[in-house]
Amino acid sequence: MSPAGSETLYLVDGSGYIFRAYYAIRPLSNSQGLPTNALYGFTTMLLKLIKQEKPDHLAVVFDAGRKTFRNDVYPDYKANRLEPPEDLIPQFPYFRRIVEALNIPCLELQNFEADDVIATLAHKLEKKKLKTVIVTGDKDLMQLVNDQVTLLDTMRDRKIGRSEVKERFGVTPEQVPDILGLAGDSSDNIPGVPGVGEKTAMKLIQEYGSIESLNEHADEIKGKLGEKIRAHTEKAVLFKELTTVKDDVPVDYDWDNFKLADPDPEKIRSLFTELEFHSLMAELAPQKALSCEGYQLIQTTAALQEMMTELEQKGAYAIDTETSSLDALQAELVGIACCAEEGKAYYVPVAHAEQPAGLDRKVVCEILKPFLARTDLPQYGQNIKYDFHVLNHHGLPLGAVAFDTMVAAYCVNPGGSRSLDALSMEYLQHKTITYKEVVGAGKKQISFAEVPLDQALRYSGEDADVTLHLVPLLQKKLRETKQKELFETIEMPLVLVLARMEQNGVKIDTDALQEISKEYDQKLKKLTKQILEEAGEEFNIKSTKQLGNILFEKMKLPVVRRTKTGYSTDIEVLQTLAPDHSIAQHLLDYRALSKLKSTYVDALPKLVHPETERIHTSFNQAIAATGRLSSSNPNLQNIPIRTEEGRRIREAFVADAGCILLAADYSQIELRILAHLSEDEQLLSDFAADRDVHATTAAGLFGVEPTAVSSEQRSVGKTVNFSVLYGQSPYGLSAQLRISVDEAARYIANYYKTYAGVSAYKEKILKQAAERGYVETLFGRRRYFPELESAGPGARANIERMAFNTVFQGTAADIIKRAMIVIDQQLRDQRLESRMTLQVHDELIFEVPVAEREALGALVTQQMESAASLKVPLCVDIGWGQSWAETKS
DNA sequence: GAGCCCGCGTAC
DNA sequence: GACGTACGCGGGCTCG
Repeated sequence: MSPAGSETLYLVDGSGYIFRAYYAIRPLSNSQGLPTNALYGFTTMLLKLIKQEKPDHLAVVFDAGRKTFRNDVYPDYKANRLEPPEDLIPQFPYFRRIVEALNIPCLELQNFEADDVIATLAHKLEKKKLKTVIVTGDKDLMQLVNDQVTLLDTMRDRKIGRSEVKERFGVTPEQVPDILGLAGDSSDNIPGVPGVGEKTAMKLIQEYGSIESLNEHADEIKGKLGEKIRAHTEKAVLFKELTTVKDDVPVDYDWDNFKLADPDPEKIRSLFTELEFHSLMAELAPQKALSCEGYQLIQTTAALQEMMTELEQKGAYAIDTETSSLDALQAELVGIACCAEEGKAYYVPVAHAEQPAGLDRKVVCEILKPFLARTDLPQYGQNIKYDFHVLNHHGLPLGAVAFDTMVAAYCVNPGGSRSLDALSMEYLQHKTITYKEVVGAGKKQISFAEVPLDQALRYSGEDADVTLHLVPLLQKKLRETKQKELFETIEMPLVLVLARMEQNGVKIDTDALQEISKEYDQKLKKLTKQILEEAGEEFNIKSTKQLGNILFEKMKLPVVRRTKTGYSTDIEVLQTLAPDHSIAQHLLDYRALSKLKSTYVDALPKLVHPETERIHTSFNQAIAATGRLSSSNPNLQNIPIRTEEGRRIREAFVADAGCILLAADYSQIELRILAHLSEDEQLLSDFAADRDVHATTAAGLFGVEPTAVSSEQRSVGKTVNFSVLYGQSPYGLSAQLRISVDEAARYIANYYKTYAGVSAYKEKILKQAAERGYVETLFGRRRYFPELESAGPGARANIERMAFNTVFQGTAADIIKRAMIVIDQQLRDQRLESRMTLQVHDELIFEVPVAEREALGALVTQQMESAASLKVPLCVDIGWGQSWAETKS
């Protein structure tokens, strides 16, 4: 037995809802640039309906396609309908998914409108004495109203029954099509009878009852009105037919199916995560708390043994270390968490303040060492390179690093976030305990060793647990996004290659840097004095704000350019001012020296590792959106080279005793990739013949013979070549070359004329980017640009530059990564003592024992050149030296 | 005082 | 403002 109220079906006119939602909600979009306002409005409207009306049975009906049987009868039917607004179109595919995620039945029928489906269902239910509430704002449907069927206009919060129809049209619901047929319905492009509006139609139908009967009595009507009616008798009947909804279309229904159920949490999560409907998600699909009840604190060696047995049985485990420092190579191991079964994490304290009496640190390491070194038990981690370093440093090498969730998430989408917290939210809908919550912040912050063991277990166990949960989900996502191969053949193998490079480190001549520092100090003092004298007052030269005031207000120098917040005082501005104002030249000199001093000369010695006496950078594998690596603490990928002073800093990067440095860099790798991908004939043949490409470009630009290109012209050719890879505009190029915008535009046009293949290729890439929402490198790495679709012209050009450039930057990154993996493997296989130490995007640096010099030169060149087989050769230049500077001479 | 943004400048 | 990808310095602002 069902309660009386449950015998009502609410039928929502979905298409009507969509448009009302679109216009009711201001423009919104998610971070990917997908407009979401109509989706948000649609969802909240549905939820509000459910909350307020508490329907027991509910379904949403959509129109299917644009053409229906009515168009066969009357081609102009709804022909006045405009294309939907541009920012509504990309939202269409999601409405159905929302309805499905809410677990509401969704109906549509090809060739029929939603109205017909609604009418048919209402009609069928009527016969079963069941009630229908039609949720719509459309007056057409008023014709369906009867004792069992009412309309609900949620926007105006109005219920419409017989009396309301009478009020509106002065007729019975059944006569509504007669009114609409006569008066017309502009929204459906039905003209009606000319000269007859709603008022007249009401009068006529009240008098004659229907269009048919009106036609029979048409002769009785006088004047113009009578003429018009007589002239349009047939049309009026047709229009009535068009506005009459069909209540006998072939639609099945299953009453029980309409019973309102709870939303599907999985679908809600994945959909609302994508749409970024966070508050709605919290409401509909509350977080799944990962329970820490099954976590176990290891306090005895016996328990430790049991843990290992358990991990072994499960065959793979996630691992997470807790330490005293963010610096992996200096961090002290405090504890280790492992997890091989979801919900069942272990925490092994290693060096806690309240270290369990039964668990001696040394013994723990002895027991764990052979276990962690096993090559048959895959190990998972979040940024596992860090754990690898920490454990290695404590004599605990990891033997089977198999999956890094951070690296996997980076492959899935280099634009997304990759912190464990974020991944946990995204994939598990679980908010993790934050590190801060455990150790505190600011002055109150404690070392992890001070954290009480129960809290350490909860925090660290959770990280291992979350990591384990993530692995299969990320594996699935890698497959779905076709990144599995990239992940398995490039990114995962690279993790430990980078770890070894970091561990190798580079040797620095700190004495030399100290000398330079002293020298710069002197020079800076002198320059400071001069500048302050010229300024006529004391101020902080390093403050752009104060400097701007001095230069442009006190000294009244011409303002060249402004920044968002004030006067620009950058190099270009100062160079512009330098010829006429000595202070500008002094500032240029000051800037150059203080930059070198603060960023390199003084900073580098501070980062020398106390034990190894070398500098160990961090190579970040999951930062750059193009697939490049980045380097930090310190950044060794931006050590100066272009100026003479800068080169002195490279002199301080030296080889260890008995060794020599090898620098191997790809020659023009991005241009060669451009040649390969675009298959531009000119570029292909230039590289095939090993011609100087910048010179040939210059020859094309200036219309001279390649042999007659001057060095200035070649330099312009080089700049233009780079500008093409970066998608530079004539404005940018003109600024860089200090030429007019017109001239720059001519260069660019000239370039694309000469290299027609490049031009065509660029178009192809941008078209693909727009269609697919992403670009791909030669090895399938993706970068998404979903906002390309909806961007305005300015933003669009910006995104297009990123998209185009990503193909080359990313492919070059893929190639050098492949080379690194193979070279690292060979160095180890061949038991060579040479060490790979640095990567600078297109360059690899090795520290080579003198005895291995010949072998290594050949090995590195060979492997780098064969890391990809392109339609043009890959060429590597190598240089040797006692210092990094020397390798370039 | 910590944390963040800005302007700037270094690399490829 | 106008060139893609990074990192990091010093100044200076906000917030507690």
